[in-house]
Amino acid sequence: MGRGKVELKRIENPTSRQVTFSKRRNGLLKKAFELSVLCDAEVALIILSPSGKIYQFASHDINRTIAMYRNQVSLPESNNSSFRRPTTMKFGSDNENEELRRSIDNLDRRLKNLAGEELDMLGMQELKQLERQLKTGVERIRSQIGRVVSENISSLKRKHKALQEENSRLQKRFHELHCADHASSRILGPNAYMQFFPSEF
Amino acid sequence: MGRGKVELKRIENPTSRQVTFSKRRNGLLKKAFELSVLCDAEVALIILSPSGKIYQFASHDINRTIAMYRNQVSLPESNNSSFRRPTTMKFGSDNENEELRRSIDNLDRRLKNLAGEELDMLGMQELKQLERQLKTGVERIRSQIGRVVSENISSLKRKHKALQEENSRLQKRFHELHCADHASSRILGPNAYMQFFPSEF
DNA sequence: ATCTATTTATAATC
DNA sequence: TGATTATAAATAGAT
Repeated sequence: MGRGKVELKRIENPTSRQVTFSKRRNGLLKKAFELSVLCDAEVALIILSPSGKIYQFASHDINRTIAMYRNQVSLPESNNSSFRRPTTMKFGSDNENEELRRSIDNLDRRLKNLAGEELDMLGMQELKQLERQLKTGVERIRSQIGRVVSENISSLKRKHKALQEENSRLQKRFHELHCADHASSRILGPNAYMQFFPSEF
Repeated sequence: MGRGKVELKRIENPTSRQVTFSKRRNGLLKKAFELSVLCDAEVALIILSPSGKIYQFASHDINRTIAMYRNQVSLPESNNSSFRRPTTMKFGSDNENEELRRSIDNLDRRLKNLAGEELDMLGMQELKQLERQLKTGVERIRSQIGRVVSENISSLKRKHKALQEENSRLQKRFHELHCADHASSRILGPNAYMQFFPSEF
C-alpha cells in the first residue's frame, strides 16, 4: 500500500525497516482496537520491537484473554494468585506488607474498573460515575495533546523567527561588504539568501 | 474502507457484525504476520469472537512472547503484573516492601494519568495510548450500562408477567366464587382488579 | 463467496 | 521524526 508493492520479506535497510515498523505497528494497534469495538470481540496484541520495546493493546484484561486462550488450547500454565504468598508469610513487618497489598488491590480494582473490567458488581450509580470520570480523563488528555501540539508549533515559530533574524543580519552584512567593495561586480543579489527561508508559515 | 465510512461503535446488526468480524479478523491476522516478517518483530495476537471461538497468530512461541511481555512491563498495565513477584528479587522482605511501594506509586501514577492528571512528562505516543485505553474503557462501561438496563427491563417484564398471571388467577377465582354464590349481588366487577395492573408496558 | 466503489493504510519522497 | 502524495490494500455494501 503505497508508492510501490512490497515483497513479503524482512526489509534489509535498517532505517526503512524501523520506519515501516513504526507505521505498521500503529496501523495494527488501531485495527485491533477497531475490531474489538466494531465486532465486540476480545483482542489481545503484543508487539516486541527488535530493539526490545513493548507495544500492546488489549480490549479487555490481557491476562484474562491469555487465560482464555490457554484454557481453550488446554495448555494450563501461569497461575495468577498474585497476592497471598503463604510461603514467606510471617509476622511483624508483614502486617505492613499486608496493608500495602490491600492498597494495591484497591488501586488495581479501580484501574480495572476504569479499563471497563470487573464491572459486574457495580450499580448503575457507580457505572455512570465511572463513565463521567473516563470522559473527563479523555477530555483532559485531548487538551494535553492539543497543548503539546501547540507548544511544538510555538517552538517552531520561535525557531523560524530566529532564522529570519539571522537571515536579516546576513543580508545586512552582505550589503555592507558589497558596498565596501565598490569595484566588484554583482554576482548574487541579496535575495539569493532568501530562498532558504521561505516566508510562508 | 468500503462503500461507506463506518462509525467506531459496535455494529448492532448481528449479521453484518459477524461478516465484518470475519473480514477484519483475517485482515488483522494478515497484517500481524506481515509486520513480523517485514520488520523482524515478535508479534502475538489473540482474538476471541463473541461466540467464544479463538483465533491466534504468533510469530514466535506465543508463551515466550507473553513471558517477555510480562517480564518487561515496568510501567504496568492495569494488571496484577504490578504485584507479581519479580524474578530478579533476591532479598527478603525489606526489598519486598520497597517493591510494593514502587508498585503502589506506579498504580497511582497510572490512575492519575487515566484521570488526565500529571500528563506533563508524557510524550505524544503515550498520550495517544492513554486516549485509546480510555476510549476502550468508556466503550466497555457503556455496554455494561446497556446490559444492566436491559437486565432490569427483563426483570421488570418477568415480574409484570407474574403479576398478570396472578391477576388472571384472581379473576378466575372471582368468577368461580361469583358463579357459585348465585344469590349475592354484584359489588365489584372483574375489572376492578385490573386497574392495578395496567396492560401498557 | 464474489464483486466493486470507496476508504484506509502506507511506501516513497522530501 | 513529520508532512505529503501516489498507490496498494482492505473492506462496506450489494449481489
